[in-house]
Amino acid sequence: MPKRVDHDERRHRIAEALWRIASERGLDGASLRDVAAEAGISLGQLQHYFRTKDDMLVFALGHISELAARRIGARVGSLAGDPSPRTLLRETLAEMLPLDDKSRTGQLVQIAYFVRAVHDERLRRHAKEGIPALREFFAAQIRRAKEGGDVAADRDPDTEAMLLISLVDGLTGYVLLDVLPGEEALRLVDAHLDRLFT
Amino acid sequence: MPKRVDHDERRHRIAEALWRIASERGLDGASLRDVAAEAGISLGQLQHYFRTKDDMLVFALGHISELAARRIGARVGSLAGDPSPRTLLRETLAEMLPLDDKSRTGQLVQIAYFVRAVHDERLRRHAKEGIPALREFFAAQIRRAKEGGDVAADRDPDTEAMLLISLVDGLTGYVLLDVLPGEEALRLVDAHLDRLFT
DNA sequence: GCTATCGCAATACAACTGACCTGTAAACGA
DNA sequence: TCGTTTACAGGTCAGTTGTATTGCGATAGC
Repeated sequence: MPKRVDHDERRHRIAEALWRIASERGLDGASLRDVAAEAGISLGQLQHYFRTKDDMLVFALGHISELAARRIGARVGSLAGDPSPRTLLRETLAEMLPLDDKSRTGQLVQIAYFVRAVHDERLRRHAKEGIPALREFFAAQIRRAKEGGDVAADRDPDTEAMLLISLVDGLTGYVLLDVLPGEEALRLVDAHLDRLFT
Repeated sequence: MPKRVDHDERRHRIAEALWRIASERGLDGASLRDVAAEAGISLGQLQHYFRTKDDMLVFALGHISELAARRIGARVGSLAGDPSPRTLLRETLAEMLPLDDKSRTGQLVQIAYFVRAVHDERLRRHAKEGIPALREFFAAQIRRAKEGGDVAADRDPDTEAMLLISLVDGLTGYVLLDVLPGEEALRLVDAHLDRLFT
C-alpha cells in the first residue's frame, strides 16, 4: 500500500473552501479552479478527490447539513436541566436564523443549494430529506406542551410545526437581504411563540 | 428619421423569454444566446436592446415585480362589494403563493433573482424596494380589523404584517421544492389567519 | 437622390469552463 | 529489488461565455 491519506478530511477541507466562495459569489460563481485555489491545492488534486463537479456539490451539501444539525444539537443539548418545550423550540429556531457570521455563511450556502435543488433532481432529494425529521421534532414538542396545558387543545401540532419552519425560513431570507436585522427576526419568532403558547 | 420600433415592447418580449429559461434552469443557466433563441431573435438584436447582460437582468427584474404587483392588484380589485380586511389579506397571500403554473414560474424567477441579490448590490436595491409598501398594506388591514374588533387589541399590526410576509415566503420555498402541495400551503396560511383573527 | 441614422445580422475574440489524460514521485508488500 | 498502487502536478481539449466590431439594408429628412 502506498502513501495513505485521510480522504474524508481532504474532502471536508475542499467543501469548506467551496462554502467560502459560494457564500460570497454564489454556487455558480465557484469554478473548480477557484475552489482549488481557495483550498490551496491544485486542480488535479481536487479532481482526484471529486471525479466531477456534481460529486463535489452533493458531498458539500451533505456536509453542511450535517454540521448545521450538529450545531443545533449542541445548543439544545447544552440547555440546563430539563428545558421546557417552548425553550427547546425557541433555541432551535434561533440557531436556524443567520444571527452570527458563521451561520450567515451557512445560510447563504444553503440558499445557493436551494435554488439549484429546484432544478436538480439529485440535490432536491438531499434538500428535502431533513424536513420531515425537523417537522416531527417540532410537532413532538408542541404535543408535549399541549399535555402540559401550555398550548391550547385545539392547536394541531403538525400544522403549527410546519408554520414555525416556514416562518423561520422566510425570516432567514429577509435577514440575508438586510431587510430585517437579526434581532428583529428573533423578536418576530418570539412574538409568534407568544401566540402559540398560552 | 429611419424605421421606428417600440423599444419597450421588444425589451418586454426579451424579458419574458428570459423568465421562461430562468424558471427552468435558473438565471445562471440563461446565456445571452439562449435568451435570444428563446425570444426568436439574433444575438445581435438582443445586444441592440440591452448593452450588457446586467442591463437585461435588471430590466427583467423590474418588469416581473411590476407584473406580480399588477396581478395582486387585479385580484384584490375584483373582489365583490366591500371586502373585509381578512378577505383582502387572504386573497393577497394566496396570490403570492405559487399555486398555478404561471405564478410558479414567476416565483422561480423571483427566487433566482433573490439569490443574485444577496451578492449583488444593484439587484438588492431592486429586490428590497417593494417590501415596505407590502408590509404597510398588510399592517393597514390589520389596523382596520382591530378597529372592527376582529383582531385582538394587543396585536401589533406591523409585527403581524411582517410575520405574514415571512410566512408566505417560507411556504413558497417549500411549495417550489415539492415539500408541500399548494393547497396545503394555503391551508397553513388560513390556519395562521384563524389565530390572528378572533 | 443624397445622406445621416437606426435596426439588425454576422462574426470575431479573449477568457473561462469542466473533463480528461498524461507523467512522476512516493510508499508499501513481495 | 522489484512491481504495484496511490497521490498529485501539469497540461490539453472542446465547448461556452459576454462583449466588441463590422457591415449592410431600410427609412426618413433635406
